[in-house]
Amino acid sequence: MPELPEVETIRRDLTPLLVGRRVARVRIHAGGERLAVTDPPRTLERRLQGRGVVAIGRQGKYLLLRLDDGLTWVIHLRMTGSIVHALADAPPGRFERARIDLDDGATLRFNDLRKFGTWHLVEDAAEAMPHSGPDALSEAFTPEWLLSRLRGRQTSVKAVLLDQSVCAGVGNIYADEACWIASIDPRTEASRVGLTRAKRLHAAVLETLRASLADRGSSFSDYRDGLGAEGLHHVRVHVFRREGQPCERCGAAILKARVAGRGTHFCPRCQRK
DNA sequence: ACTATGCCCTGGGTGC
DNA sequence: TGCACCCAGGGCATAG
Repeated sequence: MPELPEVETIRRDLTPLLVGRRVARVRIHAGGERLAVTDPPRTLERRLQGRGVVAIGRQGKYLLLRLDDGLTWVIHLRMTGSIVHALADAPPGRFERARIDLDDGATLRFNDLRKFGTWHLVEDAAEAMPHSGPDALSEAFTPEWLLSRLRGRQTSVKAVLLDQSVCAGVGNIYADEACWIASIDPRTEASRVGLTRAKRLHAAVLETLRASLADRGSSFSDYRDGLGAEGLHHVRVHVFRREGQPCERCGAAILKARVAGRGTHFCPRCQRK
């Protein structure tokens, strides 16, 4: 599940390998057609051919490839996608859905077991991510902003954290981790969180994202960085997929429940409502 | 306007 | 061993 730290790691890996390079050819394989959102696959391949990559940006979980014709190639990996830089003769993986040949002879392989990943080619990146709010690591994501989005909501704190219009880039792993760091029960009704706890939750979101980024992300299943390697952070999480194991803070067994439609992990003793 | 649910997709795990 | 079933979940559409 590539979330903010994973997508940012990929962005940093690919930037020196891609910026200044040109796309020689793109092939979307049979079975991978759903990737192409803004155009039919053959059209998208043709529109990308010959384009130079000027910069790589990121907004939440979206990767933004700025092209030399002013367009942006917006890539979302969803749950099982990866983009791996590889030699031209490297054999395709079982789940390779598309291949990008670069003008220096290297390639990018787009792998995606579940085929949920998307490519948009747009004038303005916002067209491809109309519901995205401030990136969780941007200056626009403040305790006051978070409080304003918690206030008056009848839903859970977990649901608010997963809302990409609130803090873009946070997904299921880091929502659970942030709640544990802040000692807040993820089932807590959002409107019950005041300024004190909103500040704590805000700091916890930054803390978990930065810690994972320092470890090049978490590889619970399919995540790979821009060179095909796993992240290191999944062994350092506090609660995610640790049900039944003792809480590092109080020793109680970590519980798993369904919150906001997602598997949610928390300590029933020291995370308070 | 807000909230909840189902859909997309496929491999891996579980239970019989 | 084999098979049916369920689960994982980001973002969106739809229903209530």
